[in-house]
Amino acid sequence: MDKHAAALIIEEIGTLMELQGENPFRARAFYNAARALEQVEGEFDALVAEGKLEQVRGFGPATIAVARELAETGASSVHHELRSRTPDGLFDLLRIPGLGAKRVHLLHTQLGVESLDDLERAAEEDRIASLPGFGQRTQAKLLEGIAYLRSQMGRSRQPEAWAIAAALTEFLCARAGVVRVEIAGELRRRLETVRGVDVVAVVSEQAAPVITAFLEIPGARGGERVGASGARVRLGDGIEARLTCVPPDAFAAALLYATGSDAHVAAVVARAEAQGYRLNEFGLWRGEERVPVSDEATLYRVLGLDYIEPELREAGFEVALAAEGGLPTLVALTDLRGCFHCHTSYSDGRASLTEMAMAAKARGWRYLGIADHSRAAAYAGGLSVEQIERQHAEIDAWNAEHGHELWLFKGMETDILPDGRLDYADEEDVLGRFDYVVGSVHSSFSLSEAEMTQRIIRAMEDPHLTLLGHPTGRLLLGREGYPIDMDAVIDAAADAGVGIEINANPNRLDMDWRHWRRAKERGILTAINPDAHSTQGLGDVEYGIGVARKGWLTAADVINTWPLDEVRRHFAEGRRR
DNA sequence: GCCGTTTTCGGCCCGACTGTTTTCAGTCG
Repeated sequence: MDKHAAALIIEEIGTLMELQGENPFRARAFYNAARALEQVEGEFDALVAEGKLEQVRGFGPATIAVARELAETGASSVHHELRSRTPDGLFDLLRIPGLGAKRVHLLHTQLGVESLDDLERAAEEDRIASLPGFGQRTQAKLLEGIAYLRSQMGRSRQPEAWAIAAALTEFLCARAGVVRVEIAGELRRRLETVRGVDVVAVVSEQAAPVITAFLEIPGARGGERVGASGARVRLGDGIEARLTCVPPDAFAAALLYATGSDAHVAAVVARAEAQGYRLNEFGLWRGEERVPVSDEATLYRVLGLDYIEPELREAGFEVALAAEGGLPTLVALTDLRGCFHCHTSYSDGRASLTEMAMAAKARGWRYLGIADHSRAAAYAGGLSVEQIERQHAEIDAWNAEHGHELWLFKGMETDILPDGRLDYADEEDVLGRFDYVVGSVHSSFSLSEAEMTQRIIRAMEDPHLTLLGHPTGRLLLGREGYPIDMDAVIDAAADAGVGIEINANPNRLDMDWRHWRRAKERGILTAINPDAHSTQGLGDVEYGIGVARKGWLTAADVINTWPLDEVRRHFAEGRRR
């Protein structure tokens, strides 16, 4: 069994225990074991077979028994038994802000609530407010949370969607007659969350056998045909996958249509008409004759347009700009030379400073900014002044020995306190010891929009602040960001010369791409920051690249594409601000 | 359930906030 899959099951045992109202510390033991498993080196089956788990901190007799059963049979009877007496709907309830396992358990046992629908009914019938620990305000907030979850239903975050897309591509490429498979739709446009995965397959002969195979892909359910050449199924956690099969000469038009957006396609169709062509999802036509276009780039070129990257295909006005050669050269993953927001085991990161540095070097990066939590973030092991000094000594030692290969910057993710001061700000010259400072909000989310905006603007007045971290605090599919006047924040950042990060964690993708064109016009710089808590987490920069590209950003707009010397100069100038 | 001992039970990341309470449980980051 795959280590990650095993860890997920062990973790779910913990969640199920909590939902069943068991001792929360017992549940935590399973969470700890799952986390320990993710960190330990080696293949899962070998770890179990060689008895190596016995030495792993966090594993004891009960968790080892589960691991052994998973390795031998691929399933866990403990997990199965808990799962069978826990309604699936309770997992959805956990996603509502303000509801944890205790309260879900109470709602379940006291009111028989087993799903979002049940909860909504109970709240509307005013049955929740009278439960111990609940009240009118909580009841109203739950209804808000349900409405938000409903609005996000059927959507998936990028990692899950890309995993499905990769598996689908591999599966389809192996079918006879399939010559090419491309991901399309919202995923190709790199939207922060997507409603399903769209795939276009070029088939050399009959589409029917490919569609039949698609409908019978392992794990598929609820499959149905769409017209003569398409089908949809549900895969994984219920994410919808849609397939369109086309002959080679229809590929370019079909991919354009399947990629969208509707507004973009409409603008391209209008452009085609203006140029004396007719465009539909089966091809490009002049009169009754098909115009041969082998791929999208050719299709755009025939219409007198520069190639329009999928990320730019949203509102439709990009088509007019493409006609004038007015599109930017978008930043790409290969442009990155480092990043400025990652955590180490000094605070809540899983990897040591050295491990993070080596991982950055292995990615071919030239520098890495370490930004652990500040003291106010006590839950995350925020650093005391003594720990900062120790970390800085370690960074100096690394740079002395390895700085010519990978330079480490001394950074900090400093809490923006409720009144807008930066953590450590009233202590003599603590913030001045860093090369740069990322300021983030981690507490007091329920301020009003005016207060929150003021809080952040005040933080930007502190000359130590280099970058604003995840500016809305949103968690995709989980929690809306706190209310904030982003236009005012952008203006204040521009005035203060503070950059705004693109937090590349796929749960955040914050600041949102929709704000970046305006921010760029105001001259605001960004850094694509993975907010990594592990060595693998550094790879999340890929999702941030998607945001930057959707925001029309070029490499020049993104500080972590700059050469080391330029970054140093930029930080030094910030210091003198 | 696991850990770590002042070695066999008591504590478990920790402080703030919120909405309940009328002194605190639950949630969150």
